[in-house]
Amino acid sequence: MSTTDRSQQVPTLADVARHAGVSTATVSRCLNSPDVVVAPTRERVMTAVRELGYSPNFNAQSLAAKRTNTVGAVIPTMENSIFAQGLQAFQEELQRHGITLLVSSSSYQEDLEAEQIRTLIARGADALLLIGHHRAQDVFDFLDKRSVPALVSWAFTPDAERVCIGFNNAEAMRGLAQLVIGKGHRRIGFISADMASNDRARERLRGVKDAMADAGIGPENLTLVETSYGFETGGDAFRAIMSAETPPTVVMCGNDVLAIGALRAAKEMGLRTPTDISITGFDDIELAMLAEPALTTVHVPHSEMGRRAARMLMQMVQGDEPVSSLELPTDIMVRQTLGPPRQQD
Amino acid sequence: MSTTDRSQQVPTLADVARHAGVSTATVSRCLNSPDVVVAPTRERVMTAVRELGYSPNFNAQSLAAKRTNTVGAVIPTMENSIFAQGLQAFQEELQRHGITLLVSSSSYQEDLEAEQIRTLIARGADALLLIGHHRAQDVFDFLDKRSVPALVSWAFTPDAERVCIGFNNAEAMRGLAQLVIGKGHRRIGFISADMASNDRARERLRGVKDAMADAGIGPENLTLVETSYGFETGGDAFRAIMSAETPPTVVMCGNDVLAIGALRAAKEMGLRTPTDISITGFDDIELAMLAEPALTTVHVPHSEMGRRAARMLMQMVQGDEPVSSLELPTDIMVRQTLGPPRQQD
DNA sequence: TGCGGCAATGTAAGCGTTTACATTTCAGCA
DNA sequence: TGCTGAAATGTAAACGCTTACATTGCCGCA
Repeated sequence: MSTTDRSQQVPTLADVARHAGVSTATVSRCLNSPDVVVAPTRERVMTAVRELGYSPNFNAQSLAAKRTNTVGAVIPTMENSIFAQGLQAFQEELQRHGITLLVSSSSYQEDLEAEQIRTLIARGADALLLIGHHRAQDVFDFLDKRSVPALVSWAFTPDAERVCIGFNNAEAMRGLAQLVIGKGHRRIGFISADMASNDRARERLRGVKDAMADAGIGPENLTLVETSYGFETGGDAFRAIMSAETPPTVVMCGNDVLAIGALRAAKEMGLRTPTDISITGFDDIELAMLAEPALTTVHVPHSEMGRRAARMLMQMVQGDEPVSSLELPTDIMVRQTLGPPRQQD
Repeated sequence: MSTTDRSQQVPTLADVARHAGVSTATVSRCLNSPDVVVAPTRERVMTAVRELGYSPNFNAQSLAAKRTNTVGAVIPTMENSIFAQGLQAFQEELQRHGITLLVSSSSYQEDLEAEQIRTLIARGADALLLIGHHRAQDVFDFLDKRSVPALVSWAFTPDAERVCIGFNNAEAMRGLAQLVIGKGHRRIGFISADMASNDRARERLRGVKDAMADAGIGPENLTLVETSYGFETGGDAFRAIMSAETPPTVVMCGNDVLAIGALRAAKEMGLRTPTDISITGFDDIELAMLAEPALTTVHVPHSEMGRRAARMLMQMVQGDEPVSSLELPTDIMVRQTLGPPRQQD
């Protein structure tokens, strides 16, 4: 370490400038647009940077440049591998471009989400990644007023007002339901996650209903249970559905966690899957493949979605050209929990 | 949706001051130490704040006040529910105190981690949450030089230089190994995660070795395979271990993911667990209980750890009194994958 | 030789806060 | 009534950067 009492101080741009015998502007330029500075100067500056162990102060940078190189994400929960995986890819892609990610989780609570969005904006997030469409209008108004680009993810809806990225939850589930119906099932149980503030859950249910309608199966053949997220709750819901006088021959679930819970409950009830009862999921979490029997479900490209979302958001911040929504394909993973109904009705 | 219009300016402190007919200093005081401003003035100011929808610019605040109300965390990966769950609790606790969390993940790469630590510091993190002890010395030096408090988590080592929170990985695994040995096992296989830059993995292995030594079992009875994190790799490692001429009667794994992989491989090989082979894990991820048979493993209090870590870190930032390391207890979850060895040697 | 023009660098004005320090006000007291 | 000093508020200097604009120096061409 060099001289004087400032040895404990964090070096600033001015220190580097002094050290290299140039102005602060030149140092700044070396760091931000190196090509505009002639080579010898640049080298002198970079040496000084190295010698002092300088690294720029982000807050000052953001304040001066009026952009923060920060994007925020509000996700329902980190505990859930569904979001974690996508978020990981999202973060990696951002990082590759020198952008940091601010994360908060709303625990699936709408008002908490609104609050966190505001916090993120106050912190200067250049843009926001949001999960799903459902959100109070004034939150969107706020974003517009501040002209902060926001990308709705994990959901693609063809006619959405907001630019979004994801898959068509309704269509994906509809595809699976068609397969289910194709196997001969006519009485269908459906375990859904809470739908109140969750448009993805609503859409998935709609997919099933659509498929049933297409096949001419009346809505009275659908047994619906709505429950909160979890293995336990999925199991409970399954038991509730199966306790009916004429239980369905298949139980479709709004997500894999519920489905695994159902699968487990089935086993405990002595029902063989898929001989006695068919069960399906949605998301294709790692566990789906590992379950026994392996779960038939809808595969969602989480990492791909995270990566793409990052790129779209960066484009939106750039603001050069309008960014349009992107639909990602889903696949039906045919595994072992879906079979024909036990006996013919 | 990328309108960069200036008509929608974000209100600043000065705007509020003008609106309320006071100086910026008074507004600032109203917001930060209300008691020093006389009531009528304060009310006038607060009204103005509300009317304009003012919220302070975080970057300016940090720059001026030299503190950011931000802490950073660098975790190996978000995809892994082990960290996700702890991180969730960590974030919730911080949020409760008005502190935001900056997350990045290093993908288990040491140099990437170092880089991210630097970035977080540049962003002005008041403190850092780190996972595990292993880290290049110059990273710690850097932190010290900047006098940024850092808390090592997910690992408690009695004589550690750094303040840390977590459990004693070696002791926990040793306890499990004692149980294993108590069942009569003498030939032990161990599947470890990469140990090069992972002190937790190294400690866990040490726990097994210690227990063996205590029981007078020579190290030649330990078959060790080191592999990267994943179900697949766990399965492969298991196959490798079991292909030996005299395979072990139990395979202990450094974490649950490896263990589940092993369990699956065992099934594929036609080995019954625990009749033909015993398998154990570490972490007690949700999947451990769901596996079939349910995995015997070490339970770690993730959420508790996250919450406590947040509190400790805030104390460290405060700097009033020295903070001392905290050891959290672990439990052995006795489930169904551990039994006595198949037959006597 | 002189001059236009361009490339390289410097100067200094912000960015939106916080906070020492200065100023004003006013109650209390001799 | 005039002082004193504490309480309330104002003034303005940081904080560490970016960037518009000014300056300098140099090359090439007529």
